[in-house]
Amino acid sequence: MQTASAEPAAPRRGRPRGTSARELELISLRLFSSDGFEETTVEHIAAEAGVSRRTFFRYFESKADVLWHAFDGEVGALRAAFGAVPREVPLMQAIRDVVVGVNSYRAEDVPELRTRMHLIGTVPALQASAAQHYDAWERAVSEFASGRLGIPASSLYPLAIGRATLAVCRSAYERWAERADADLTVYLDEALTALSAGFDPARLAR
Amino acid sequence: MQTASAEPAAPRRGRPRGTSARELELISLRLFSSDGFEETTVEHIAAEAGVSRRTFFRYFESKADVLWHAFDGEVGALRAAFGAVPREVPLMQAIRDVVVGVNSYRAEDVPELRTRMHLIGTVPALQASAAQHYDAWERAVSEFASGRLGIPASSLYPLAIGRATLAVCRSAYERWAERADADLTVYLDEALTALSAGFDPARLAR
DNA sequence: CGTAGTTTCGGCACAGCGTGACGAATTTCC
DNA sequence: GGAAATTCGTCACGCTGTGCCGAAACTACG
Repeated sequence: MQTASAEPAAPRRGRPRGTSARELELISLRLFSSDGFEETTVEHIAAEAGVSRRTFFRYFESKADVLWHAFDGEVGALRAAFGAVPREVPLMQAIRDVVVGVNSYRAEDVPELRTRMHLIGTVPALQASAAQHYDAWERAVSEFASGRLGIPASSLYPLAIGRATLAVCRSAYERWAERADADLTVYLDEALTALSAGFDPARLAR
Repeated sequence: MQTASAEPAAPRRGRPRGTSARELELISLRLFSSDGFEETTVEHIAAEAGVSRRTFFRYFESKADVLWHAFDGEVGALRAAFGAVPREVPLMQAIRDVVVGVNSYRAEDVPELRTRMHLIGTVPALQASAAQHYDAWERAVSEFASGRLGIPASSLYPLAIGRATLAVCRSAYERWAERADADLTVYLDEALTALSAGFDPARLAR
C-alpha cells in the first residue's frame, strides 16, 4: 500500500537532498532484477542515483533494507485498521478482514509489488533480512489479539497468532507471486480462512 | 536432539582434523554468551580452538551457522517420525505428536538448548540467519501435509501448514526460553493445539 | 624405508558491507 | 553578508566470506 503521504517538498533549511529513499528503491529494484542481488553493489546503486556509497547508508541501514521500505510502511495501516474493527467481529475473522483490506493494492502498484515479492521469495540474503521487518507486523497482530483475549501480548497465544498469521500470509504472497492467476486478496483470504479453521482437511475444499 | 551418531574417529587417510564442528559450536556458544554475538569475531573463536580463521569457514558457512548445527540435524528426525505415523491419525494431530516427540530433549541437553534459544531469540543477526535453516524444517512438515491432502507440497495449504506450524513452535520455544516454569513439550503442545483449533477464543482456556 | 596419494590446514589477497569522523557544500533565516 | 542548519563526500577502519596455492600430516603401498 503506497502511503501517498503528502510530501510537498517541505522547504527545509540546509543543503537539499541529492536523492530520495523512493529513488534508491526504484533503482535497486531495477538492478536487483536485472543483475541479481548479490551481484549488485551498493556502489553501483549509489552511482546510478548520483550520490556516494556513504549516502546510500544514510537512507537505508543495509543493502537489503531498501526492499522492505514499502512493507515497513504497511504496519501503520495495519494498526489503524485494527483500531477500527468493531468488537463484535470475532478475533480471527477480524484479522482476516484487516489483513485482506490492507493488502488491496491498486492495479498500478501490482507490477512493482510482484517484482519485490519475487526477489524476497527467491534471494536467500533477502529472506534473511526479513526477520526484523516481520517483527513489527507480527507484533501489530499480536497486540490486537492481546487486547481481544485480555492477556499480555507477550503471552503464548497472542505471540502464536501473530506469527501464524504472517506465516500463512507469506505463503499466500509467494503462491501469488509465482502464478498470476488470481488476485492477491483471494490467496490471502483462502490462507487465512484455512488458518482459522485449524487446517481441518474436512473443511479444506480443494 | 543430539544425534549420538557413532563417530569412532574413522581412521581416514590424510592429515587429521585440528578441531571439530562440535568443538567450534561449544566455544562459540560460550563466547557469544559472555561477550555477545557481534562482539565475538571469528578470529577469536578460531584462536580458541587452535585453528585459523580460514578453517572455521571450512566447518561452517557463516559465523551464525554455528548455532544452527543442532537444529539442522533435527530435520532428519522430523522426517523419520513423520514416516512412522499411522494414516489413521488425523493430520494436525499427527503433526503435533511428531513435533512434540522430536522435541523431547534429555535433561542434560536442556541447558545448552536454552542458551542457544536465548541467543537466537535475542540477537538480530541470528534471527536473520534463521530463514534458510527453518526452510528445511517447514518443508518436512509441508511434504507430510502434502501427502495427506493429496496435493503438491508447493500448493498453498501444505505451504501454509508447514510455516504456521513452525511459527507457533517458535513462539513456544521463546516463551519457554524466557521462563523456565515448565517443560518445553508443554508449551509446544499448547501452541500446536491452539493452532489446530484455529485459535478459537472459546476453546482457548487461559 | 621411501615415495605417492589423500586430506586438512594456514596464509595471503581480495571484494564488499557497514560505520565513525570530519570538513565541505548548499540552503534558509536574520 | 553572516550565522545556523542540513546534507553530502571522502577517508579510514574492522569484519565477513571466498578463491587460491603451497605446506603439513597422515596412510597405503612398493
